[in-house]
Amino acid sequence: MKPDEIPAPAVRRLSLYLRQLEEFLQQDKHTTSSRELGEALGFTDAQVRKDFAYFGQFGQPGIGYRIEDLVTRVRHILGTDKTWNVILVGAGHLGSALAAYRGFEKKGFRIVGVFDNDPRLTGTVLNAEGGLRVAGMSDVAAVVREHGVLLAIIAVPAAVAQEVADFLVSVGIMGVLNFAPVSLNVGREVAVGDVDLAVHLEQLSFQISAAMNSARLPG
Amino acid sequence: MKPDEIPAPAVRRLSLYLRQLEEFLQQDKHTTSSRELGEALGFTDAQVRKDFAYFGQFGQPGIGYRIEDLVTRVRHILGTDKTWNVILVGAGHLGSALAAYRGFEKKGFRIVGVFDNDPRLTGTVLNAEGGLRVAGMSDVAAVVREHGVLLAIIAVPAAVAQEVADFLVSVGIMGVLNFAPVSLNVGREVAVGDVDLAVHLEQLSFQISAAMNSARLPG
DNA sequence: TAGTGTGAATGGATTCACAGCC
DNA sequence: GGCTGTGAATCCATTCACACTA
Repeated sequence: MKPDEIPAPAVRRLSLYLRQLEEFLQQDKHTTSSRELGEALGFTDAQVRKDFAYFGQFGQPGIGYRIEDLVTRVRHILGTDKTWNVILVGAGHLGSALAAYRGFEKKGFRIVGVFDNDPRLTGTVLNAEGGLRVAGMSDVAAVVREHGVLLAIIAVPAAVAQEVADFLVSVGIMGVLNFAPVSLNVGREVAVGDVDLAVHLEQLSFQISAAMNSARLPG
Repeated sequence: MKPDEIPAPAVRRLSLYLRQLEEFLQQDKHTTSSRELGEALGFTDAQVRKDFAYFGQFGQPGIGYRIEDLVTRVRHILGTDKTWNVILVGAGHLGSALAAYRGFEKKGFRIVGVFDNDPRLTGTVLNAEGGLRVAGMSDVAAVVREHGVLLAIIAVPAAVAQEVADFLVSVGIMGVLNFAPVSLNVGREVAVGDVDLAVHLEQLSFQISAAMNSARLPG
């Protein structure tokens, strides 16, 4: 099955399966079933099997799935069996936090550059171990070329996010994870993921309001 | 229409509509159409109209939508016409960044407490203006009661996230925004939103890999 | 003319149910 | 008995198309 025919929801769950399988491994589990994996994540067993079926045969009837194999294959599908070099634009509070986050590496992502145009931030060292020194935007193109960077994280104010995105695309970035609360316009060939904290809180606000209303009203 | 019958995707888009409408207002626009709003966000006009239709009549045929009215009504639907008090658990890199983020307030969320059990962090002042001093977990219950807090942000290591979530639910929290890379198990009555940075990057990784493969292969 | 609101039609995704395998 | 893989059936969401309104 061609990758662009696979339902986006299935790809999102694939990441969650991988995370859960890695946790199983840490618990010294080496085999699992669609039911067990689904239950851990809140999905049905049929959903789990169908999702894997998009990519081929993974399990053994009567037995289940061998977790090591499955992890390997899912990483390959997601493309994280190789390490991706990533740049981070914006070294404010959020950018610094992301630069310091120690969880990317083992997932296959390495931050190889942090950039900001604020002269109060350039030159700062953000991540003592990783040795990340904040550089100006003028250095972006060189770093992207040197490290073959295809992925960028945008953690700049909303007002300049589009401009930053345009620039990144112009130097060859193919995927952007955007933390600015704006909807970016980029070409069809560039992948964009959005994380808007306020949007997430609003979803919770809606759900809680709804729950409170239906509790107050006759069922 | 009852809130729990409304498609989750529609509610997610509602947040994006609101964000875009607020931007229109800043640009001194006071009227818009389903086509214009949809184009700004990458949705069809029919989608936009259908989404609003779940909640009643909003626009005027032949004219479009009056943005001020629409903003007011969408905020009411999302429940953010009132301010929500929020607590933040975990004052590490990410927690500090979230505490410092100045975007929540105008969206209707106010962080009224930051908690962490690391003695190196308790007592620290995170947000000079807001005057947020990190407290120990033992103070959570009091703050929740005092401020009528229903929403919490979890920014703690994965290993303790479930434990923290259980505790928060036990003191009355109804919604959790979880930044830890684990799937939380909570009762049906508690709303959970997840933000996993690695998961988002993996989605981009998959898309870029797919694009590169189809470019290499015969179309 | 420009644009909403909405039933009907389409298109996707999830769940069901079972044949086949360990 | 337990479990996968998968066509068929169901369910849900999006898009279409148009009656209606300003």
